[in-house]
Amino acid sequence: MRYGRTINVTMDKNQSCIRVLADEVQIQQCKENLEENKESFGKLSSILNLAGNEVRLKILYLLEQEGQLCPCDLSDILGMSIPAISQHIRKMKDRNIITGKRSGQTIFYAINEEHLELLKPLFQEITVGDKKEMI
Amino acid sequence: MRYGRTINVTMDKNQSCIRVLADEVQIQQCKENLEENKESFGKLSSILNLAGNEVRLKILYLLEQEGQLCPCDLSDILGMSIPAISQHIRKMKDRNIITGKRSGQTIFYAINEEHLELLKPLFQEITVGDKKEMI
DNA sequence: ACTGTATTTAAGTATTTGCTTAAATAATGA
DNA sequence: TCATTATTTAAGCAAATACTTAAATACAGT
Repeated sequence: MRYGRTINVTMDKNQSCIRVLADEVQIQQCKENLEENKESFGKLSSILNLAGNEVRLKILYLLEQEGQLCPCDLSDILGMSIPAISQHIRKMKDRNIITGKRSGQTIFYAINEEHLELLKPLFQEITVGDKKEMI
Repeated sequence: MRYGRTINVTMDKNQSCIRVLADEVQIQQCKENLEENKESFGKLSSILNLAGNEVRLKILYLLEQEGQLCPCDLSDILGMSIPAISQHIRKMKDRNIITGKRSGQTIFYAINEEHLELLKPLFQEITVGDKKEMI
């Protein structure tokens, strides 16, 4: 099914509104803008989707604060089962947000440099609260 | 079921690792840090969760760029059904990310000021790509 | 009051998510 | 080699998500 204003309205029953006030040029420009940045939207939304889960947000925050942590530590800190943590880690590893370094039996995970720039401002939203209490 | 290192290991079969190397102090501090910022994590993750959907990210991006848009416009631009758009809008309205102003039959939605600060840096991730093409 | 337009809401559904438990891998040390 | 520890993977399942279609609501103009 198609959506959006069409020249040939009779061709398909257009579900969209037919507001006269609609700015066709504006709408066309928006479409083009989205199309141009198609890839960016995919990438960004997938990262935000990962960070948009409270457990994963906490994991990312902790990794940023502590530098690196193992699934075992995270399980302790978050009070969750190791498999649950491991599956969250896998998602972030798969989308290249974090990387693990093995040290014996333990695997230490850390945030990939390239994503810190995007994530740091988000963490500040959290840490800002700390400062308020410290004053 | 409980997780995490315990003093009385015999009391419950502790699923957590029992690594000697674990830094108990570090872990305790992390726990406290999370507890202190409990509310922030909830709020932030719920916003990121909304932005972590490609359709909603695009809606937010468009609202920021254009100032305000109606469901009808968004339906056109994104090529999606009006109810689909409306339901995304509802979620964001419910969590106070956007607000609607009625003008006749049309309702124009815009991002709430208080959230722009958090969202703008994210949008830059997208717009940065534009500049590259303009040079 | 009636018609048409813009939007929302409701109900139904296929897919995804995030946990659980149990089993599989991988590395260490006796 | 065998037992222990750390982590991952697999299978199962309840809940959440994101769409669909159809119906309801709200407003405007005649």
